[in-house]
Amino acid sequence: MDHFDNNCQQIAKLLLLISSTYISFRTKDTAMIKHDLETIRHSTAHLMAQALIELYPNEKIQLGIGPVIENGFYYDIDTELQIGDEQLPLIEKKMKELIKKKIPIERHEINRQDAIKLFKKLEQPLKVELIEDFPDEEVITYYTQGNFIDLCRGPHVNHTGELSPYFKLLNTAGAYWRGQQDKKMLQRIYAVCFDSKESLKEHLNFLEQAKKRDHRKLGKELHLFHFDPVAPASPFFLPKGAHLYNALIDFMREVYKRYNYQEVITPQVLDAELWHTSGHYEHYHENMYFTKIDEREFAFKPMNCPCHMLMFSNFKYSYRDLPLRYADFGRLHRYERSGVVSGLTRVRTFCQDDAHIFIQPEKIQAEIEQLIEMFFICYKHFDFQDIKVALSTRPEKKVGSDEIWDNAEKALEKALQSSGVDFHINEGDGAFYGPKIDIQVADALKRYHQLGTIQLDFQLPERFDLKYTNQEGQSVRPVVIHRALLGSLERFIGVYIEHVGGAFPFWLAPVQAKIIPVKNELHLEHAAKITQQFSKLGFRIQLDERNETMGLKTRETQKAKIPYMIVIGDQEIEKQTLSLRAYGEQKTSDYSIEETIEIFQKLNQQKLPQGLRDFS
RNA sequence: GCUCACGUGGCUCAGUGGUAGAGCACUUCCUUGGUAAGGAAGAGGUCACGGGUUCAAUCCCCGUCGUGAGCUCCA
Repeated sequence: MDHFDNNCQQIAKLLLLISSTYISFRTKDTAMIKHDLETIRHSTAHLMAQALIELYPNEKIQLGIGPVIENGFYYDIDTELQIGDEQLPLIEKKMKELIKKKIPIERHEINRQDAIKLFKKLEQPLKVELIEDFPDEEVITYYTQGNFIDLCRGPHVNHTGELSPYFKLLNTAGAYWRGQQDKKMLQRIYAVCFDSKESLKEHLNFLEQAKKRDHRKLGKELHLFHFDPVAPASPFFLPKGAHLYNALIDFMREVYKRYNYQEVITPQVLDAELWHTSGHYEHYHENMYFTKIDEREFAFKPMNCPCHMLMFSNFKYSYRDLPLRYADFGRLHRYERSGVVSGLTRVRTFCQDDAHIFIQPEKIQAEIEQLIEMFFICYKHFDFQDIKVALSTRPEKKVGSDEIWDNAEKALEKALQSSGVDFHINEGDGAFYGPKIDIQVADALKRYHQLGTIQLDFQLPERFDLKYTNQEGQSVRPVVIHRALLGSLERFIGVYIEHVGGAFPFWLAPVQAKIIPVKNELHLEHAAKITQQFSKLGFRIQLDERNETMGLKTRETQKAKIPYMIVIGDQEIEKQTLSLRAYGEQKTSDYSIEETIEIFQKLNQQKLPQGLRDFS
């Protein structure tokens, strides 16, 4: 211990020397300008730990790790004390007090053995565990601020007065120690931290906006879907939600026509034997629903692939038939563990815009190029402008020869390059059965969501012994490409609701326009005629014939985010016009009925992206 | 699955150890209205479910189910 004390003093002296020669530049508002945000966040994590210990001196608080994350930091701690949302303001207050005290933060170096002794003495077993994993000769650094000591690599600010008061403790949650399921669950406190009042405000505002757009909230408000405990994590689509669902399928069908896909329909419940053949029984058993009937074990399909493999193996195909593209909107069931399900984004029953492409190995690149084109056209159509592409290559555990993988990875990479898209490579992140391309899109709040995926598969063709006859008359194995563009319709609907904030474009909106007569007894008859005229043209139009005020009807139409509101009164009847007000706008415009039809028809044409309308 | 929180009329949410309240929605009546809430009356709840403690539980305790924030998982 004396060796350690000695060491400590020397470092303290040295630090004093350094800090006294350090000229700090301060502006009036920002005390922390000389440090980068990451350092500030990191030091603020320590500050939070110090605040906790000072706030609850009689509690045993064992510190885990407190790293910097996007927008802030967290700290994992182990304590009997239950830290809930009520405690967060108290901790914040304590932290701000400590900032005002300008407590010096000092760096110390120490050898591993002494570090273990020190943190044992401090009764910080989690820290001891961390140090014990360091190599023997490693020089350990720790920091002191007042009576608080924390193991840390640094760097940190010089004293707590340099820290930003623009932080907020957000919430608490459980987290496994060292991220391992078999280890103890610690309490984690999440916080955001910025270097200016404006940035913090902006971020909190962002969180509020995100909350407003939450698809679960909008889904209820706009009568799109609901959930019921009788079917956990399984959405019930109400008429308006079902419209979106079907409209997306219609959309994909139009896309498929232009890219030579053929739609198939396959069974829902299939003999367990099939899932043994496919390998799902061994590897995916935990996530499958089973049922027994006539002493035979069946499973609900969690994926369509095995069905398509059967379909392929039922015929003898020539290379001339390839690529063969089977699309399937079959309903899938996956038993997701209770803690992982959420809204529409992770559910237990869903539908993918799924397709499997059976292809000659040498044709992979061309097919991928076409897929990339199709994906980009479609994502942009839904106004996802920011698209991230990742190529995931072979993992350690894999099937198939290195030669196959080399060719496949090269084909994917070449296809991405020739398509001119930016992409990054996730080394070793591919599925064991083949490399894949994952596509993420940013929504209106710049949050990224994974939608589509393109996966090569060398495994299933093997397991199902798929063959086609090549030009030389030999029987050879095709490669299978799994691909989904929207991903699951449920998830896509969830993401898209948040992207557009529930205000769908005209072509997709469940109700495209609402007709409001000014005075029912004078105008209802005419309004009903107009409604019928538009309905007969296929527009989704609703007549509001309730005896309510215009104010109320206007308010409800706006709240329902219906693209157009059409008011009909004396003036309109006399001039044979319609008063149109677009969603989100204050002003109204008068159009003749014919002009309105033209406007609506034009808007409906946006159903298909330009790139596909002109497709030859 | 794990940790924590939550579950009160269709929706959003108050509330209390002595079996419940508001606003919106709903029904009826009045109002005949020109672009974000006209007025009145009425109906509607085993306070998620099952146990326990108590003279008495919607409230306290335990369990189950569901939901949320995370963690872990994601062929």
